[in-house]
Amino acid sequence: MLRLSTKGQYGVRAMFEIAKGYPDKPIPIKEISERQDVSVAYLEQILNKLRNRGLIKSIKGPGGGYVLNKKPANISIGSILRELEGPVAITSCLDPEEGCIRVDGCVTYMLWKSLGEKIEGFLDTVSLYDLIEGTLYKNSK
Amino acid sequence: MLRLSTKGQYGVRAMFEIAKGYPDKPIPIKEISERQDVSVAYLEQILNKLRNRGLIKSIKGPGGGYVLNKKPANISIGSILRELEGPVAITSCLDPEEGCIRVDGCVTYMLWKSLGEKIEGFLDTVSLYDLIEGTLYKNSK
DNA sequence: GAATACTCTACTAAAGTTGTCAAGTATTCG
DNA sequence: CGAATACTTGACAACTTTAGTAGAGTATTC
Ligand code: FES
Ligand code: FES
Repeated sequence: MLRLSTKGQYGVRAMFEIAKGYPDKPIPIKEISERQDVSVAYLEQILNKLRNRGLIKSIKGPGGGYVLNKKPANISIGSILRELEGPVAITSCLDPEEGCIRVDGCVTYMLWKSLGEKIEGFLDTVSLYDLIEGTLYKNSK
Repeated sequence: MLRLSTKGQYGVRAMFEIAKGYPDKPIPIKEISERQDVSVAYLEQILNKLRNRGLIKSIKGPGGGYVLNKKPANISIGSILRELEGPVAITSCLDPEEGCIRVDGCVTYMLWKSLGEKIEGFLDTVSLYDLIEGTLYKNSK
């Protein structure tokens, strides 16, 4: 249960590769593709979205590629996933675009809301920098 | 992102109704259907699974219905969802039935693993009793 | 034996996921 | 200039999952 789509997963892994080139080495899409085993065509979709949302910028021509718009420590995993897949919404009732009519009498509303907040809280504390440094292995984050 | 299926949601809400009858008042499926706005036919599928997994038992005939097999405080939301939807598996790599070949070099493995553990940890500390008492509103659980 | 209530399997329409493909634009460098 | 590199965009399709419906059957009570 609670599966994350491949788009989100690949997005994080692609951002990790781009982060390694920060701040002055643009990473071409082909290199990301090879290092992370994801097709170039699929990555194009993902990186396009991330670029339109302002997380990365692109440089065309030979020597070009993608570069982060902020430093790795300031880009959280949560922010990447939100751009690609929208906010965490355990149920449609918690989705800002959907909402719920029977929320008043519903015993589970608070349950899913709390869970969602726990998840976002976690994803927002982990950054690309943590991924590069392997912080997750070392402390209790 | 990270949507829970309706099966899981309805399952928890159905268990909540059954819990209210614990320990000696069987709740018929029709009553659950009315109180939670879920069709009888769909609930049948869900309750059947929960019965086969041993969370509830059923009593046939007039006056019959469903009864919890354990007291509400001993049934966690996590245990309900696991029976209906399998264990939390943010990515296929974390799914016991799938697994991953490139886990060794993968920077995100620990990330998804940690997130999954956080989620299960939360879901396992909240019980049907908490839902009935509204504990979620009161403390920091 | 009629009414109540659970049991089980099959099936399907809609939605979402996971990509591929093709044609185009911009930049660099010799 | 012109060739190579690299990003841009939109369409599209196979596949899987979800969210239910339907219907025929079994068990129990009174
Ligand atoms: S049904 Fe919408 S909050 Fe529970
Ligand atoms: S690809 Fe399987 S763990 Fe990252």
